[in-house]
This record gives sequence, C-alpha cells and structure tokens, in this order.
Amino acid sequence: MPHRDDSVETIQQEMTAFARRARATAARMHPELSLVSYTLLAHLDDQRGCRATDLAAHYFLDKSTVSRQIAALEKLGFVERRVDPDDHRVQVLHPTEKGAQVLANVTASRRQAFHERLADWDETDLDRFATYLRRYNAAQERLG
Amino acid sequence: MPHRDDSVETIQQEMTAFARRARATAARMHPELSLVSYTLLAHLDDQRGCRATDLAAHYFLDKSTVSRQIAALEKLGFVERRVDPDDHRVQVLHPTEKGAQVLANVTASRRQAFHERLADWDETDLDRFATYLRRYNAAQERLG
DNA sequence: TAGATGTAGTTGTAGAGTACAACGTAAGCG
DNA sequence: CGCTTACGTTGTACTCTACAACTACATCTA
Repeated sequence: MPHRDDSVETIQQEMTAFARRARATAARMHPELSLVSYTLLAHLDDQRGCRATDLAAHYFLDKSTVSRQIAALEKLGFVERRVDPDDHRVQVLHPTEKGAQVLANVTASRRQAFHERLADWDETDLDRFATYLRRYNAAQERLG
Repeated sequence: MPHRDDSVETIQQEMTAFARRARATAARMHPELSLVSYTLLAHLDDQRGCRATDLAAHYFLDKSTVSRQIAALEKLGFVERRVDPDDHRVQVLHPTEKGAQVLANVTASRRQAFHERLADWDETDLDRFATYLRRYNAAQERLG
C-alpha cells in the first residue's frame, strides 16, 4: 500500500490529465453539441426545466455566459423559453422536442464510449469508482 | 450493488462535472498560471526538457496552440529554448529557474487543495481511487 | 404609494484557448 | 541538386468565458 501522499499525488495528476483532454474529446465526438451546451441541455432535461440563474449557480458560470449559451441553443431550436406567469423577470427554460432528441443521441453515444472504456472492469470496481468520484466532487463543491 | 449501467452512468456524469469545473477552479486558484500553461510547464519539468511537437502529441493539442502557449511562457520568463545542435529545426524547451520556482509554488498549492478535499478519506480508499483513475485514463488514451 | 433596493437577464467588450491552413526553414535522401 | 518530410510560426476565425453596464421587473419600507 502506497503512502497517502503518493495516492493524492496520483489522483491530482490523473484528474488534471482528464480535465485537460475532456473538452477536445467531447468536441471531436460531438461537433453538434459542445461539452458546455450538452451539460446545460442535460441539466434542463434532468430538472424538467429551470432558470438561467439556476444553471449559472450550478455550473459556476457567469450569468452572461449562460445567457449566450442559451441563446445559441435556442437559435438551434434545442431550447424554448416560457415566461413565468408569476414573475415576469423569470424565463423557465425547457428542451424542445428536437433538443431532447439530439440530447438523447449524444447521451447514447457518450454512454457507449464510456462503456467501451470501462468494458473490462468488473462490477465491484465500477461501483467503487463511481462512489469515489461522487464523493470527490461533493467535497470539491463543499470546499470550492 | 447497483447495476453495471448505473455505475457507468454515474462515472460519466461525475467525470464530466469535474472537467466542466477544473479550468475555472484552476484559474481562480492560480491566476498566474492557467491549467494549460501549468500542465505544459509541469511536463517540461518532469521530462527535463522536451520539444514542442512532443507536447502537442502528448496533450492532443495543435502545434500552433503549443507554439503560442510556449511563446507566452517564454515572455513571462518561465521557459527557455535551446536549439538542438544536431538538428537546427528543433528547440528543446526547458523551465527557467523562475519557471521552476513558480511551478513549484503552484504545485504545492494544488497539492494542498487536493489534500484538503481528500482529508477524510482513509488510505485504502485513496489508494483504490488513484488506481482506478490511472486505469481509466490509460484506457482512454488507448481508445481515443 | 413613492423611492430604495434587489433579482433576472442581455449586451458591450475583452481576453484566453483552440484549430486549420499557409508558410518558412531545415534535414534527409534519391 | 531537387523532392519530400519534419518542426515551428503566423494569419485568421471561432468558442468560451468573465466583468461591467444596462433594462426590466419585483419587493420592501417609510
């Protein structure tokens, strides 16, 4: 068993390497929907609609960034805005039929890529890895 | 124990979430050295010098991107170029004294942040998590 | 109810990161 | 020598992003 410091060092290096590559990989795999757009659209789908402000808070993005991303998704016909009748400042965002369809395609293809990468892992390892990642990200959210 | 598919789904989501945040976090923590610059400089330090082409291949970056990144690092005085006496096309890149110093600072601070995030993990979990990440990244490199 | 304060979202601007294409220069090889 | 290949730079364009200024609406308070 390696010393605690060595493990932390490895985790740091590997997480960094992964992050460095994620965007390029995503762009190569899905030119029609960038990593950011995908994530935002997936969140809308998952939450059955939410506000731009919620997206910004959840992904640590500036509201202007979200505003432009949403505008782009709307232009592509992937997202629609419904003004909240109780508060006219608020726009509740939803994936359109078309947006949901594209999202489903990209999700399926991403899922397949992950399945390929993890094909030779046994269930115990998969389960543990998933748990560790969730735990790590939760800690990061908590600590900034 | 969850089904294989659920674990894969979680791994996908968490890895994506992590990637989405890594750049912004790095920028917040180290305005003086972006995630990309840091990674390149660290690779130079690790390899005790290498060529721009090697960096491009290793990080799946276009050679023009590397060229500009290195130019920026040179302007900051963090990297120096040594023309290979045997092949005048080649520039072997090295961190300068100053570059190595900054790198050491950022590395130390990153290491501390990771230690904080992982403070309440026991050694067995750390070791397993490190192993899983290494295995995952190796698979990704192999499969593209 | 009028004015202050707060919240949601957009737009102007600027900068980083990136890719692709075109180019210059230097080897390497027939 | 001239063809091809390898290394690197530069021009150009696009995406993502933040910050600041702004509009519009809502809510609170005196």
